[in-house]
Amino acid sequence: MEQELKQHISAALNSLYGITEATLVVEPTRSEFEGDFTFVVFPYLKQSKKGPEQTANDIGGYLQNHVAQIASFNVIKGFLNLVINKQYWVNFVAQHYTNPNYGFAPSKTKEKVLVEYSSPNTNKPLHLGHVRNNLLGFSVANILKANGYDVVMCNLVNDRGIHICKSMYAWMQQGNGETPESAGMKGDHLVGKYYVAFDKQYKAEQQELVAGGMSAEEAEKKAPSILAAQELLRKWEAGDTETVDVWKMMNGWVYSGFDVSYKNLGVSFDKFYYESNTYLLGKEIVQEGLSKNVFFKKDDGSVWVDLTGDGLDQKLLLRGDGTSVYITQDIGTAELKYKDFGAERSIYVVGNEQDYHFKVLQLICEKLGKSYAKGIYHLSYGMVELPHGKMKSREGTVVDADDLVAEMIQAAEDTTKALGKTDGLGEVELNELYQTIGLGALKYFLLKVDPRKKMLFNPAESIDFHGNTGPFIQYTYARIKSILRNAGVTDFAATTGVVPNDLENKLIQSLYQYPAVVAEAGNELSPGLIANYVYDVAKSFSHFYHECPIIKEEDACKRNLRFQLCQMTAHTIQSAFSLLGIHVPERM
RNA sequence: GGUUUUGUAGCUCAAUUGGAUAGAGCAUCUCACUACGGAUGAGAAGGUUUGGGGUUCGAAUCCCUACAAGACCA
Repeated sequence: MEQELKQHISAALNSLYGITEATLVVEPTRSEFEGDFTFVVFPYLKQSKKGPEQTANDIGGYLQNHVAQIASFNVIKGFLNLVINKQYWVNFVAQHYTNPNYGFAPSKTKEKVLVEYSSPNTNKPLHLGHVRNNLLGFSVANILKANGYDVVMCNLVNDRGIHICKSMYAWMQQGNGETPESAGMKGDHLVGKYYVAFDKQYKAEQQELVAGGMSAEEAEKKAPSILAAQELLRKWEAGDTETVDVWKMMNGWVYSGFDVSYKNLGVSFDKFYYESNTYLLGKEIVQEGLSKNVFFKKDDGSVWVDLTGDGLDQKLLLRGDGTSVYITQDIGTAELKYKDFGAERSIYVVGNEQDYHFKVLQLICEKLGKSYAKGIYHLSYGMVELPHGKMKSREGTVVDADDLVAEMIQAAEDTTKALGKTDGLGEVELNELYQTIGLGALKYFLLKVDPRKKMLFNPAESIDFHGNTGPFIQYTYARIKSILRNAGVTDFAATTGVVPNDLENKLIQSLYQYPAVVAEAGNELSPGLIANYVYDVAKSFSHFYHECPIIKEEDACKRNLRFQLCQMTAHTIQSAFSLLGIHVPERM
């Protein structure tokens, strides 16, 4: 409808004032005014040579004469509010209320997009920050799919480096052969335990050395355990069998732990990459760049790229001893991904602490003449903060992902039991329901915030189930399903001659926005837009539902319109929530 | 120190990308139904959009500046 209106407004401007303007803005009318769409005429006053009211009235008059769907218009200052024929909206609902793909773009382009997310280190379990990352990545991938893209979800596991060697060293020293089975612990938590143990010992050694007269800086470098971990890393790079075996075993524990966490969160991947497989390729590419003089070598043998011309500084690519750094691996991974999938666009869901890193990565790929360089996009999200600031493992303020999910599910169970509306559901169904609600609350809470912004999570206050929350929207869905069950009718197609009332109209307007919101969320890569939108739909429905009888409505055609609205609202909630990775319950 | 991001009600977040009287939820205080599901709805109160300048018909949004917080780079 907006497109048609724009064409006619464009014609009106041309016909009335001789204006040729390509980019018009038509927006939904704000709810406190009468009308469906609003056109702002202020920008055209100079050319129309008339006041705002007069100009708006001229255009409104023209439109009313030329566009059949326009029932009337009103003008407030420079705002032209257009009222669309009610029949148009009734037809709109009738056309779409059974359409399962309403809101989604057809898979037109076959344009491939890679979404890399999660990308954990293998030395400790997932925490709240990873949860935001995982939910964001999964949701963005779904939103892109809904916009017709061919999406590949991948996970780059940082499985090599000093961090895992720290856990390995501590386990070799103190572990006595402990395994996840013998400890009765998830593998990722067990490895995390040794990472903490390493840090504790390392700190103690440093203190001792400092007490013995060494400087803090030197102690940090010379403590026995850090030297041992570095030795392990060298052995690993050299392919030492014993070291590699421990590495494989401990990473294996971590992966089986991650699998459970991912399953609990409901996220998945099409392809895993491992840095242990890509860092060598990265080194090769750096050599290649060196031979092309894109990079340069310093006297100590280290390889650098000069980015001073791009407003950055010089950046290390390979150390003097030939070992790789973070960016070396990322260069390799980017190349490998492109070889595997040939996607021109690659989205990295990574925290905003890496902004600088990704600028550098993109510039390097450009300088190497890689075609995929311009398609590298860092979806930079803000940190999740606790009331006392950032999470710090040393201070024990890390919110563990598995614990968090379990607590949410428990809270959902407690609340559900207190309300006592689930008679007749079996144990399996109940457990599924608690999971649906608990995860719904958590996911909605984390996804409704604009990804770019940092956000605050207060464990003490926990996550609410009232108001602007996942469970409120799930509740709206469950109510609708209940109504449709109770109604017992399957055919409610006939809505001839019905004129929607204000509340119905508002709900219809809200539903009408869905395709535009999906498209915008795809452009902006922002699940938050979907979340805030679907809350608006649920609120419009609740308002409508509170005032308008549905099953009890006596006029069959009016009743049918309301059934259609129920159906379409339920579907839209279910659809929008699926983009957020949230399930909806039939009862709750 | 350099670069960069952010700053909106007591708290957590919005604001259709420069549009109308800056909106929601939580918390506080009222009110509504023997119900098609109260995990609800209606209302009150709460704002100099960090401060100060500028740009224009119009600014939370763009520019400058000060302050504050975070991140990254030595």
